[in-house]
Amino acid sequence: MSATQEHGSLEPTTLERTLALVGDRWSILIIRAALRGLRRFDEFQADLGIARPILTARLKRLVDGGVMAKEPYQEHPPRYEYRLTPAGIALSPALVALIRWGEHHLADGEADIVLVHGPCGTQFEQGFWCSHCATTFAPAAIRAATRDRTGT
Amino acid sequence: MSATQEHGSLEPTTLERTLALVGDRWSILIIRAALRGLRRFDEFQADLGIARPILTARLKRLVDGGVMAKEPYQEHPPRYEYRLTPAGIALSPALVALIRWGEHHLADGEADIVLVHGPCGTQFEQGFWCSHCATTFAPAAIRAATRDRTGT
DNA sequence: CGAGTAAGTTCTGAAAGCGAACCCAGCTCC
DNA sequence: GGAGCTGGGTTCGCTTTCAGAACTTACTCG
Repeated sequence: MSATQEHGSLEPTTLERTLALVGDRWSILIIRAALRGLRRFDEFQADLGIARPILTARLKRLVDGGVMAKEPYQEHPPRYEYRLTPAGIALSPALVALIRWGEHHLADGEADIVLVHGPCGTQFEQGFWCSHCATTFAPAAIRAATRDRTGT
Repeated sequence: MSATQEHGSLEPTTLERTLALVGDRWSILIIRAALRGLRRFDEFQADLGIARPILTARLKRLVDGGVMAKEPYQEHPPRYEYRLTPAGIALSPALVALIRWGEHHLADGEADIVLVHGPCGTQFEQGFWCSHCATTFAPAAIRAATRDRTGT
């Protein structure tokens, strides 16, 4: 978070800020673990094999960024748990996209976990939906429209 | 890429490998820049403000990972350009998901770039589509089914 | 009262990131 | 035909981050 928006370029980007929050090797994994139901410090630590100081730092950053919330789950020995906020849960499409990409382009056909539609158990598609055209479409049909300037 | 899958846990995960490839602050930005049309070393460097050695390393990793391809675009002074492979382009849903998340949860309503459906110019939805149920659904309906073991 | 558990912090050393400067090949201009 | 520019890097030294192990604190349990 030092000097990434000072290079005379067009973007103080939202994406950059997003990546500053979750764009490291652990944050995404922590979020996935949280989606899988993990809540407590030691659970994350044991499951991910992350170094404790790093976990502390990541959880704090995620909490500060509004992705997770730290809540006491008991008081007598004060203990806290970390849960995803709605904003954190809203990251799942990104998670899913990354997982699915890995399944397709990195896995050897033996993906560890496959994502399925809960109700029916079928593997699903991830797509873009245009409510105006009432159609789904592929990434190729996406255009980046700049709001305040013309970007390429 | 040292010892991340040795922690007795359930996953030598595809996601981890995906993140090892693109899970840093720059790779995703490089890919976005490439999607925006940038091709050459100096273009990436100037646009992103990334340190040159890091850019060299990232491009190499992306090329090794099959996300980008290095191709000569002229010979007399040998010059190369970096282009996304189909696998790289296939990362766009993930990019899009991250960008959109940032727009919703970080931006102050003044997102730098908004993504729209090319043909009609409308901002679109990103969703999950179950071809079995012929329906779209929210992240909450996603379940992770393990192929070879019971997860959680 | 000693062991155990949960959630961290502190300490140390290794690795990665960074900016600035340098390098080299070929071209271009004077 | 040499001086300097351009593209694509590499080298250097410094700073930040990561990683692992040990220590701490506060409470519970036997």
